[in-house]
Amino acid sequence: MRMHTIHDVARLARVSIATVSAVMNKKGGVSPKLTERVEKALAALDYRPHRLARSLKVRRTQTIGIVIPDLTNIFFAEVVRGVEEEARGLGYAIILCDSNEDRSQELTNLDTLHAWRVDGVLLAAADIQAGQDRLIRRRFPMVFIDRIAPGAEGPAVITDNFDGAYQATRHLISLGHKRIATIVGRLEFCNGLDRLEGFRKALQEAGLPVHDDYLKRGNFQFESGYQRGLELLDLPSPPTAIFSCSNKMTLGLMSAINERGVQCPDQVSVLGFDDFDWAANFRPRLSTVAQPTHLMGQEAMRMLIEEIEVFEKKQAPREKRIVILKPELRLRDSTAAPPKSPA
Amino acid sequence: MRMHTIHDVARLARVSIATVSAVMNKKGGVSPKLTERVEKALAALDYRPHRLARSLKVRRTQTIGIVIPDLTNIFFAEVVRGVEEEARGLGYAIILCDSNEDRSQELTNLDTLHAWRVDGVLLAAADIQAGQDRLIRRRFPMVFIDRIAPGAEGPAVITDNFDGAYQATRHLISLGHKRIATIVGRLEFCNGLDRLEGFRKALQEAGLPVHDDYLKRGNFQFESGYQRGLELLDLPSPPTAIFSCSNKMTLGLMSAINERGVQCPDQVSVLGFDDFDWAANFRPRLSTVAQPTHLMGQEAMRMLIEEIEVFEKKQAPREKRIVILKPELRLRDSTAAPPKSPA
DNA sequence: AGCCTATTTTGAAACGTTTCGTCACACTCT
DNA sequence: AGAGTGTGACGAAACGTTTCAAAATAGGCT
Repeated sequence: MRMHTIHDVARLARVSIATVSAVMNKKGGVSPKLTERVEKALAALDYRPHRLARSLKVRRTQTIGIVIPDLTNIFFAEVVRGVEEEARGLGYAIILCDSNEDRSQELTNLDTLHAWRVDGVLLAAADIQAGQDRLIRRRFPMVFIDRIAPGAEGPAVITDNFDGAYQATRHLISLGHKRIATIVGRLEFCNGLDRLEGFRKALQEAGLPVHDDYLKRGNFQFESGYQRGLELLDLPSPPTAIFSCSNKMTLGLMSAINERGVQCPDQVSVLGFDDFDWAANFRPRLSTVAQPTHLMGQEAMRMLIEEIEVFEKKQAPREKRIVILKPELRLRDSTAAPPKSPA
Repeated sequence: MRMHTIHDVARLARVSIATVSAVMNKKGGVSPKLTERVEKALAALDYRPHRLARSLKVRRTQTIGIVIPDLTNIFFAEVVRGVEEEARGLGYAIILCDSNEDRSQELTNLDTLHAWRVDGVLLAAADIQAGQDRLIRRRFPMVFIDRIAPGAEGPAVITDNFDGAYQATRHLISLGHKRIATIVGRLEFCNGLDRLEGFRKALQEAGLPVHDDYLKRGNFQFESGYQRGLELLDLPSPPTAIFSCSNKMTLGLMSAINERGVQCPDQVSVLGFDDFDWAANFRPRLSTVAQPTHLMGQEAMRMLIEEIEVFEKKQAPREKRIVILKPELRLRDSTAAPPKSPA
């Protein structure tokens, strides 16, 4: 059961392989007579060109790689959806890798992608330094998604994390909360840091202190939300509102709240970064800062295509290489005015 | 900035490319002296072999494709995780495609995968017939995941859907429910059909009638869970328990329940197929039938490897080509005894 | 020393495409 | 009739590997 090659087609159509190639790629300059013969042969053999061979020759795979830290995080899944959709339209295939929030797996993935000579890669970094180094040294077209190192200048598409956190916190303040806590994410990334800064800014503007006990450091994962949440609730003077910086931490926090039997939003308001299906359909329906995930994927893909073209033509890189998307505050039932008497 | 090839390495080490190839692939039969020279050169150039070229020659890509109907469904995301993990261990890369529950996209994806000459594919079908035809005709190593056509014999790994539904329904019955409804999924798949059959069996054994009004047909998606849920709740004599056949439909159902202001589990119990993070952390904490997603991915990958080997050696296919995984009932707060007085 | 064998090393031919330069052919024009 | 000019078809050389058969070297024996 050998697979058919272009030679088989050529033989059947009684032409040269060059001719077959020409009609397949619609190069023109082939007489109608031969064109028809070739097309018949193509169909008769149900011939599919061998992309490996083609790519080897043309030095282009029409494939991009994307590596994300956690496929089971709906945020990234939605981003990937956006990427896929855009890629399909542009005729690109995508290879998806999950780095599992692990530096060495991320590196391995990047190497694999490189070995396959993908045309470019989209990276939501698990370890900011690693990817940066690896790709920049190899001069690979790439764009960062969601997470970049603070102050990094590389091509990237991210959310306006500062603004999202700022809006969220202001809303909490406007509800009358004075004791507002936050569980922040990994601060080595801009999304962790900017969210903290937005939170701080809002508090300062309102003349509210940023109490050390109310500033808990997590790592974006469920467990840290749960633990830090417990700590917060067990404080002698617990906060009346908590701003959680990622969907998984929010979930952990809710779990802690349930466990301690405190009522949300009656005793404590919760506002989380990242929106998701489930957030809107359980009690309490969660208030969130929604990131435009789908759009982020699309924008990133478009940007990567540009990067690839710049790279191939060896042009100078463009100017504006970072796009910042606006998040949206979605208010539901987990935020309310603070309880009258101190809890 | 050209990339280095094996020729560059050979030149630098003053050996032939055959020798370089031999040391890279640890073929043996290369003197220590040359081995060292080659290794130095390899390192000096930071050389990475070109997998396209290699694969073209050896007729093996060490890559498998996986196409799933919906990446944003946590169920599939978890399965993919399992696949990835197993694949990594076995030295396989994976290309992930999302068919978006769409027949033509599924076909396109399958074609792309074929064009890349992946060694095999894992398919969670959006359209059972399409994938079946395409792959079987092309004689491609493949294993189905989660969804197969009823009565299909191809290699596959699935959950024991009948048993899961049976256990779930029996539990509802044991709580004292008499008016039990179900929202089923797409019946052209075994997982849709078997769940219905399990439900039926449990009811029949208990001598309970299967009322037509209580048997709603959905399509696994959110919207159908929501609509059918509304219909159920608006019945003159609504059910006191509902068995929902997929996570997204369960979510839709909960949304309908919230909208109608009925209390769960006080007025209506809910038990859903598929478990997920969120299910355990909102109120009411959902009772579910959990599928072993991770394991499913791992098993599928292992099975595919076997299929690939069988295929390459042109052996006769093995006997037992379908593995059935046991689901697990996870009882939480959304199931309780029926209300005393008819709602 | 000469011959035979065992071990390293290498040249060259694939793998299945694309593409470039050349060739053959049919026209048109002087 | 012969030269010039397109146009359509093709042969062959890549792309970067692996691999096989053949060449080169080293070693052991009479």
